[in-house]
Parts: sequence; C-alpha cells; structure tokens
Amino acid sequence: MFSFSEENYLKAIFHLEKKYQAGVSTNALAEEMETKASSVTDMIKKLSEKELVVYKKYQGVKLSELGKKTAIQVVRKHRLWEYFLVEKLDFNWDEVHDIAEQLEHIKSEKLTRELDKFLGFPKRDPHGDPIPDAEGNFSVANKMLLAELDKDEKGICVGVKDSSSEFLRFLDKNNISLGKEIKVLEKEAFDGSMLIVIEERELRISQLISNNLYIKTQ
Amino acid sequence: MFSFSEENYLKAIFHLEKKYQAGVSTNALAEEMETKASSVTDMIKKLSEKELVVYKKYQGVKLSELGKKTAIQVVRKHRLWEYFLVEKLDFNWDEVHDIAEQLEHIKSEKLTRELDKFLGFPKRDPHGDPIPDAEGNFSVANKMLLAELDKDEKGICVGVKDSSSEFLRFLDKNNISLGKEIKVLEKEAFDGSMLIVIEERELRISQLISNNLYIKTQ
DNA sequence: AAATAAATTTAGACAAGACTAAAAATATTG
DNA sequence: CAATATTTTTAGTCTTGTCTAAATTTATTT
Ligand SMILES: [Mn+2]
Ligand SMILES: [Mn+2]
Ligand SMILES: [Mn+2]
Ligand SMILES: [Mn+2]
Repeated sequence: MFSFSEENYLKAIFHLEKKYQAGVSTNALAEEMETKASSVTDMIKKLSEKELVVYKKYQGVKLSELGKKTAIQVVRKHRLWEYFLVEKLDFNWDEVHDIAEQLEHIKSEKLTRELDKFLGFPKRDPHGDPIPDAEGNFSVANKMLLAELDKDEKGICVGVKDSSSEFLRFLDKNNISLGKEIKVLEKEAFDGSMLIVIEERELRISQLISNNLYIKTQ
Repeated sequence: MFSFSEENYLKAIFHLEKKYQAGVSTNALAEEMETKASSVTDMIKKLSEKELVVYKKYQGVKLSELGKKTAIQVVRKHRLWEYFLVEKLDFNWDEVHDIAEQLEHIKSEKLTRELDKFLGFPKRDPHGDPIPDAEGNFSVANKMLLAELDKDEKGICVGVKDSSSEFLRFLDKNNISLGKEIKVLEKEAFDGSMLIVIEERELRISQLISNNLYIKTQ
C-alpha cells in the first residue's frame, strides 16, 4: 500500500489541516515532520502524483478524499494501539506514543478490526483523543481548554493538547488525570496562572499547563 | 538499532544455520530472502562491517554472538505476536505469519516483555515452535517427523515444518491439530504414503504431508 | 589436469527518501 | 512600488537496498 514515510506525511497533514484550513504550508509540514522544506516538497510531489493530496506550487497542500481516508486509518491504528498498551499491557500514558508510532504502520485490516473488537471498541485513546471506527467516523467532543475557564467555574478533565512525556508526567505527579473534576478558585490576570482544586487538593498551575488541558463543562 | 532488512537477513541466516552448520551460502540466503545473490553479497558485507556476522569471501556466512542474539530477539517477537494473534484476537494459525513478519520489527524491549507477561509467558507458538525467553533461551523439543514412524507406532502431533497457509488449511480440513495423537496403521513402501488414525478417524496421507508434521513419541 | 559448470563477487545503475546550497516566487515593508 | 525578507522550489548529492550484466572464484567433469 503506502510507505511508512508517506503515511507519516498524510497523518501530519491531517493534523495540521485543523489549524491551516486554507492549505498546509511546506514549512509547517517540515516542522511537524522534523525535516527540511526541500524534503517536504519532494514528498508532496509524490503524494500528489498518487492523488493522495491536492497540491499547487507555492499554495500549500490539502488531503484528497483518499488521502484523508488513509490518514484517518493510520490515526485509528495509532490510538487503538495506545489504548491496548495502556489497558492491556499496563503501560503508563506517557510511554505509549513512540511505540504507537511504529505500530500504526502495520498493514492488516483484519488485525485492526480484531484489535478493536478485543478492546471493546473504545471511543477514546489514553490522552482523550477520539478513536475513529472502521469506517473512519469519530466524534469531536465539545471540549475547551482549562485556560478558558473563569474564576469559580468547573469542568471535567477530558484530554490533553500536549501529549509529551514531560507534560503527562507532570500531570501524574500532581494527580491530574482524565475524568477528574477541576474547579478554578482564582485566576491571575497578570500571568494567566490559576489556583485550582482537584480532588480536594489545591494546586497552582501556570498558563502553560491550563493551555494544554482539555475540559468539558456540564 | 537495526533496519528491517538487516533483521530479516539475520533471522534468515539463523534459520538456515540449522541446515548449513558450516556456513550459509549466498545462494541459500538469496533463495530464503527471495532476492538476488548479488544483493545478498552486498548486505552480508554491511552485516559483517557491523560485526553481526562472520564472513569470508566465497566461504558463506555465520552469525556472530551479537548477530545470533539479535536474530533470536526477532524470532521471539515473531512467535509472541503469532501467539497473541491466535490466542487473543482469534486468528487462525494459517493467518498470522505475514502479520508477525511486520510486528517482529517493532522496537521496544518493554513492549516485548509486557506482551510476554500478558500472554502468560507461552513456551510455543501456534505452529509448535519454541518461543525464546527474554534472555534468548529456548528448548528444542526432541521431536521427529511423522514420516519416520513405522507401522503401528504412534506419537503426539507437536509442530509443523511447513507453516504455509496451504499446508495449515489442509491440516484444518482433515482435523489434524497440535496435541492430537496419531497412530500409523499402514505404511506404503512404494510412495511413503501412510494410513493413519487420528481421533478414531482413518486418513491416508502422502509422504509430503508426513514429512512436514512433527510428532513426539512417548 | 584441463575444461566446463556453478557459485559468488564486482561494477554500474536505479528508486526512495533524505540533505545542502542556490534559484525562484511570494510576502512584507519603507 | 521598489527593495528586502521570507517561503518554496530546484539542482545536485548521499545512503540504503535492490537489480542486471560481467568478471572472478570454486566445484565438478571429462
Ligand atoms: Mn500518540
Ligand atoms: Mn494519543
Ligand atoms: Mn511465522
Ligand atoms: Mn510460527
């Protein structure tokens, strides 16, 4: 089917399209892929040749229907494997991303379907991100950033924006995990820091933290 | 660590060394890898450079200690994943090899260890082959080929030599599976075919079959 | 022990995917 | 709007792993 590299580009474009609806720029893609702009141009041409993306020179790139479908299948596999690692193999949520980056490229529709079934058709991965079903459908939750809450408002923690080990371990250390309720006690206008309460404990967090935690309000 | 291709060559050499103790020839390796002899020579040089094999021009190749250790880890992963697919995801034993060929290259020691634990440290894969433990140790069972049995002798089916889908489906169709007892009722000297009895049913099998079924005698 | 056959290696080429440096196109600014 | 800055593309190179064709070495026959 498609190479690992092609799949990784498609996935990156898929994620960046949320932010750049008008088309994903070569530089944005180069940064996401941790490669050089010239390499991106080369690959975009190949993807365009294969009708996985729509590309006009200097105008950025968009996924075609086929490209989008392919990207979603890769994301589906990534998130199913992350769920598997956490729920079945006792991995912590900060340890699974790199392994899922490898597993997401395993080619077998039956494997993906059977894994999904084995896991009980989970709807969200360990970081709160939606897992597309076999048809590629998934629901985008109406979540918001904790930073958007005002004093005395509260919400349930439902996901992370940054899913780096560093951030996830910080959350672990402070006993913040998905499903818990967070209430804003104070909000400092000057630096955006907050005093929150989570499970009866008070905690002061910087804006960098509240900007990377998704919550859902009732 | 090592590339997929390098790992595949090491695994192929590992398997061929059983048959060619004096050194695996370039042609034998080319056939096993389904590639050309010149490509094999190229790769052998690279592996030799990395001290994974011992190579003298025109003299065939052998695994170094490091090469052997690496090959065994790949085999361990291959067989653990095959076991996982059959035992947890309800795959049939004839469907797992190609997927395991992909999964065996996933790089994460922790994943392999945790998978092993999750599976209950299985000793044999679905085809009866031994699964090396984390240290690379595994027991070679004292099995023999069904073809070696004489009239009126019996044994327990413990493995397959050929693990192609075609052969495995043939066994399924004839209700032959690992763990079952087979008794030889007749043995035809002319063509090596046998009349066997397995679970009260009589069955005539060609020598090609009996030459690819491992059994253990009491 | 030549002569021939078979196995193996070398030489040169190619595709994928990356890189650097330079050129070209687009955006921004005075 | 011309000058400058930024972005993007092109040109040329490199590495990995493969291939074909030719050369070389080893094995087998007469
Ligand atoms: Mn991830
Ligand atoms: Mn995730
Ligand atoms: Mn197998
Ligand atoms: Mn097997």
